[in-house]
Amino acid sequence: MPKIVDHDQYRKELLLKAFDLFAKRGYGSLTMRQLAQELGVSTGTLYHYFQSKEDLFLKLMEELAQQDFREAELVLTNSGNRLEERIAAVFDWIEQREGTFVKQILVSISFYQEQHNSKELLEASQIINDIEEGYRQLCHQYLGIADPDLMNFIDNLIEGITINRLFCPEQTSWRKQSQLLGKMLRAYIQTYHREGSDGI
Amino acid sequence: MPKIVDHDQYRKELLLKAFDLFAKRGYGSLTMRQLAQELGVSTGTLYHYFQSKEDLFLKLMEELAQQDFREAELVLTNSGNRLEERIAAVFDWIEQREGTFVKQILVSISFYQEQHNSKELLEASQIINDIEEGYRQLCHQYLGIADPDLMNFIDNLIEGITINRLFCPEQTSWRKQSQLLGKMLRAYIQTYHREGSDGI
Amino acid sequence: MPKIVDHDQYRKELLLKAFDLFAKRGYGSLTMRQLAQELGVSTGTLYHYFQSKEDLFLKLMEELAQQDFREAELVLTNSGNRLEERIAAVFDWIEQREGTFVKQILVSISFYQEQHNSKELLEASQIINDIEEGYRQLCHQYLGIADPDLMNFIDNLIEGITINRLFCPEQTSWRKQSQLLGKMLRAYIQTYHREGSDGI
Amino acid sequence: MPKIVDHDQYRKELLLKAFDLFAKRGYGSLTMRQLAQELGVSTGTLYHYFQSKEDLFLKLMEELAQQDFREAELVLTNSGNRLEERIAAVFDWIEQREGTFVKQILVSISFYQEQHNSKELLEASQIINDIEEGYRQLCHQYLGIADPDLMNFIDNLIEGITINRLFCPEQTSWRKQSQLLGKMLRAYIQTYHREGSDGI
DNA sequence: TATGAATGAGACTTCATTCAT
DNA sequence: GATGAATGAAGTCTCATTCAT
Repeated sequence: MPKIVDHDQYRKELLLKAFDLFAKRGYGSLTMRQLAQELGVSTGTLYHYFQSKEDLFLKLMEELAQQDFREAELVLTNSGNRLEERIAAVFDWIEQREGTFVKQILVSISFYQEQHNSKELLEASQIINDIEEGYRQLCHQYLGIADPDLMNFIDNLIEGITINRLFCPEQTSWRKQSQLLGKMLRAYIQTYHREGSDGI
Repeated sequence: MPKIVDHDQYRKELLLKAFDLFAKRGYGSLTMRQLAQELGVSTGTLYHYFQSKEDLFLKLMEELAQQDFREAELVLTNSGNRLEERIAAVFDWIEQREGTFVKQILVSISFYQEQHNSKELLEASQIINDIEEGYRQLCHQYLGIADPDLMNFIDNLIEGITINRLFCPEQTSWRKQSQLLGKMLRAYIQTYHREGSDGI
Repeated sequence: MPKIVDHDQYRKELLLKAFDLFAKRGYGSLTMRQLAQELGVSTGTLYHYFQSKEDLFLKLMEELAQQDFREAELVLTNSGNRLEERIAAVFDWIEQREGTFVKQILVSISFYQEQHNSKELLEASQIINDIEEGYRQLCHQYLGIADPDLMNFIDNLIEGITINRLFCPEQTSWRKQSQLLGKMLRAYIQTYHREGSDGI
Repeated sequence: MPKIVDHDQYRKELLLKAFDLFAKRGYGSLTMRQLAQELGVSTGTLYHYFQSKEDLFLKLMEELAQQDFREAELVLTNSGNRLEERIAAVFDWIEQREGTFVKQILVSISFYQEQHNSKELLEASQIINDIEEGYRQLCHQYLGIADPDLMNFIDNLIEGITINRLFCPEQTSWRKQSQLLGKMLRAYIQTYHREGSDGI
């Protein structure tokens, strides 16, 4: 193998270890020195693999987005049964990844707010969109919901649950909200899309 | 006698002007020097009215929460009619205040991520809870929904819409989501709470 | 009485109250605001009576020096008996005023070190000399010692005891050192100034 | 590999150069920027080697105390003869180091007065005690004086001479005071400790 | 006179980044 | 490649002093 493979591999390893640290302290509060120390390398090494703190962060977000895509595909292979069950499956999966999901959003926002440079802001926005898109894709394909407003409705609900669980974790439960969504969807479909099965 | 100033009044004025700046730059990126400059005072004056940057920020959040409460009460006086109409009213109101609402959340998160000290974190969490609680109270009383899970469902949806409108404003519309929620709620109630009218 | 008397009287009162505060915190650490607050006046008032912090401090030192002179004269009226007794009397008196004496020296040094301006430094030096001179006068006249080197010897000892009691109060005792000095002086006089009585 | 630097060695060099500056301006008046500038490094470098201004200062005092100890031992190797000669030797040595000695005391006092925090005060006190102890040890062993009060007497005298030479250098002379002390000690010993030679 | 709000220079300290080794 | 010492701009906060009331 050429050397470049090891280089990229090592870079990914550094990024993955860096995620928890960013999530714990936020973009602005985590210093490059701390990062280097906790990663067991020198700051010089960090700057050998990444152009800047910002570059490192953006590459981290990209990596996470790709991971999300890959995982989403795996989940999609489990074909679903009834709508409620599929919803429960999606919610379960998100609940399991709740920590990561929340961290991604938090750290994205903290980064987003740190930027003044419009070019960077755009790039950051793009990355966050990619992440969202990953989940959207997952839900869309897996839940088999075609109506974009309905899809958006579910996205919003998931995003809101995630945020609220961050601030008041005892008030919101994935399971209950999932059950409620299931019942509401069924009622909604039966009322407004009587034509059959789950197609919407 | 000293220069005549209503200390508390002036403090509130400073806070309100500071809100937009915090929202635009985030907690960590807005420096006290910038803040002073944009507010047209000296840094010394800022520190005359607030013990620290953190104190200033926390007092700002408190002030906003109080404003929210006051406004919420005003809105509640408009008695509602059908459930969909009441939902639409609430969503309309939030949509109008969307800018403020989003900013509050963003800036809270950016502050939240800046803190390591657990005592401060607790205080910050408390403030954010207060804000959320204000909205919750509003929805609860105005929509007349008693079921806590259902109430929570709506909260989550609103929160999620808010966040998503921040990142991809063209994908989500308050009006459409509001209509969808109305229809789903009606279908849900008719299916599971047949006993009558809108009571849930 | 003309108004100026009250003015000066009030100034002296402020100064005397200020002494303890300066002694406790040092010249550099005591802020004008703290000083004003503890004195129960506004900073504006402080600046009405004194041109600057430095001026206030220098006026305080002058006032203390004058007090020292006055007290020294009072003590001198008690005529002494044997040399050891007169030494003990002087040491006793200084011991009683130890707190004040130490504070004067400390605060003078802390002020002295704060100054870069040579004019101020000179003035400060002058003031401290005045204080020292007060004690010197006292010892000279009261102990009846004419030999300048011997007088200087005693001055040095007193100054040294004062400083050492500041840093390690348990190692040095005024009484023991006074007794030792008495015995040494007697032995010294008997050996080198045999001519008679206590005259030296 | 990084720039090759003997961390501890370089730290000592910085400290030693810093001493004169602290002595000249006092603890409070010497700013880290000035210090850095005069030392020919950046403020960042200062903070690379020391945790804070206070840490830098305390480490400086420790370093000086250690130097004192080392030098004291060297002086002790010169065996003494008659008491007056040994006293003269000690005073000569101190006179030569007068500048340093005075600066140490001055700068310690200026630091001492800057502190309100009792923990720091304790630490500072400890360091100053160490310095004093160094000199005490020196005198004790070299002069061969066992009586603690007498030893303390000499300590006080030396400290007093040092301080007085700071404020009125023309009034006090190390030589004269040393001679006087020698004569007084001899007279005292002959009068009260007749048993023989110099043993006290 | 007396007040205390206002000022702004400057203090200590941090941190992304560079570069000699 | 890797290191970590070095940089210096910029952050938060303080404080002697002024001045409108």
